[in-house]
Amino acid sequence: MGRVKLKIKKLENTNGRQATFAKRKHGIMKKANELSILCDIDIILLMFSPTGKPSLCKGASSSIEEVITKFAQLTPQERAKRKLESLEALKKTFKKLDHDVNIPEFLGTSSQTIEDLTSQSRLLQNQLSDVHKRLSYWTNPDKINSIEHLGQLENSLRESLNQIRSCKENLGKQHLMSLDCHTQFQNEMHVPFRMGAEQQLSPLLWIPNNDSQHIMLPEEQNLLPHRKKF
Amino acid sequence: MGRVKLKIKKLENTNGRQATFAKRKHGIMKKANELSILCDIDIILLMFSPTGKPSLCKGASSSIEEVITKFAQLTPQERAKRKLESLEALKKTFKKLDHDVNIPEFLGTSSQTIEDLTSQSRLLQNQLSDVHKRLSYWTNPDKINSIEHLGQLENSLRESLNQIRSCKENLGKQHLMSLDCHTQFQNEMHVPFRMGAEQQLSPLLWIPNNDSQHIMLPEEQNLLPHRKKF
DNA sequence: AACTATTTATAAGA
DNA sequence: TTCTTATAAATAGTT
Repeated sequence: MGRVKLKIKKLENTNGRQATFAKRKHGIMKKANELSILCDIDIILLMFSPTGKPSLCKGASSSIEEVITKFAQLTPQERAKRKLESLEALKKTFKKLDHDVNIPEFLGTSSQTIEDLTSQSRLLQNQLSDVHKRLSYWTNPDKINSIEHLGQLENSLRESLNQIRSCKENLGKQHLMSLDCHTQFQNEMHVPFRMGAEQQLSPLLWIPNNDSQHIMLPEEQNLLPHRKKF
Repeated sequence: MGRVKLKIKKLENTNGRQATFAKRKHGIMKKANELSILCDIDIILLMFSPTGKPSLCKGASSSIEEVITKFAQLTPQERAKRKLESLEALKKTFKKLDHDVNIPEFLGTSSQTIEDLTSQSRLLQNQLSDVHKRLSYWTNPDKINSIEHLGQLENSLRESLNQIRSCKENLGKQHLMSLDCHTQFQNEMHVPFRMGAEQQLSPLLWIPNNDSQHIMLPEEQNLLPHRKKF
C-alpha cells in the first residue's frame, strides 16, 4: 500500500528505514490492539527499533506477565522446537554484554562437559538467589522473624550508618582541601574512596527493585480505535 | 477494510470471532515479518487464539528468547535511560527479584550445548557480581564516593532501622499475647511477619561473604551435594 | 508532520 | 469451509 509496491527486503537507506519503521510500527501496534479487542485475546508484541529502542504493545484484556508466563509454560515439545534457533542468538546477546564485565578466566575454556557446566549453572543460580535474599533482608527487615536476628541486622545497619558518617566527614574534608590546595596533599592522605569511573553508582542502585507499577505504555492511547489524531 | 467499517469492540458471535481472528492473525503476522525484514529489527509477536491456542511470530533475524533476553538484560543504566516501564513488568514475569531472569528455566534445562551453558554461566556470574556489589554498598558504604549517594543510602539504612524497631515492638507484643491468650487475637492484629519456613534466616546471613564470588571449578562442585530446587 | 496515489487487508457474501 | 470482491485501511513517496 503506497505509491509503489515495496520489495520485502532490508531497506538499505537508513533514513528510509527509520521512516518506514515509524509508520509500520504504528500500523502493527494498532492492529495488535484491534485484534485483542475484537477477538478478546491475549497478545504481546515487542520489538527493537532500528536504533535499538525497545517498544512493547500488549492487548487490552490481560497483563504482559500472564501472556508471557503462559508462553513460558508451553510444553517442552513446543519449546524444544524453537530451542535450536534460540541458542545461537542467545550467545550473541551475551557477547554484547561481555565488555561490561570481567569473566573469570576458567570459563573461557570450552573443555568442560555438559554435566560440569550444568552443575556450575546450578551453583551460580543458588548463589544468586542466596545473595538476592540477603540483599532483601537489608531493605525489608520485616521479613525477618526472630528478635535475635533483627538485633544482629540492626547492629550491622548502625555500623554502616557510622561508616557513612565518617565517609561524609572525609568527603567534606577532602572537598575543603581540594579547594585550598589542589595538588599537594591529596595523594598522601588516606582516601578510602575509589574514584574510577566504573565505581560510579547510579542513584539508588543498591535498592532491590521489586516494585510493582502499573504499566502504561506510551502507545496505548494512540492505538485506541476511535481517536482521530495522533 | 472490508465491506463495512467494523466497530472495534468484542465480536460477540463466536464464529465471527474465530473467522476474524484467523484473517487478522494472518495479516498481523505478515506485517510483523515484513517489518522485521524491511527494517532489520528484532520482533516477536505472540498471541493466544480465542480457543486458547498459542501462536508466535518472530522476526527473521532472531529468536523469542533472544529478544526477551535483550529486554530483560538491559542494564539498570540503560533501563533508566530508556525509562521503559515494561522492562520491570517483564522482570516480574520471570518471578525474580531485580534483573535476575532465570534463563535456564525459561529455556528448559536439557540438551543444551556447551556454548549455551557457557553463556549461561557468564550471565549468572555477571548477575552475581552485580548483586554482590550492591550488597557490599550496604555493608561497606565507604566504597561509595559521592555525598549524594551516601545520603541516599543513609536514608535507606535509617528506613530499615525504623522497620526493625517496629518489627521488634510487634514481635514483643506478639510474644506477650501468645503468653496471655494464644488463640483469640493473633489473626486479627496486624502481623507483618511471614513465618514460612523458607523465610528462616541463618545468623548473619545478610553479611556478604565475599567467598561466594569465587566460582568453584567443576571438580570442586562435584563434592557439593546437588540441590534439587532453585 | 501532512498529503495522496496506490497497494494491501479484510468483512461480508457466494 | 474456502474463495471472491467491494470497500476500508495502511502506507511509499512526496511536500
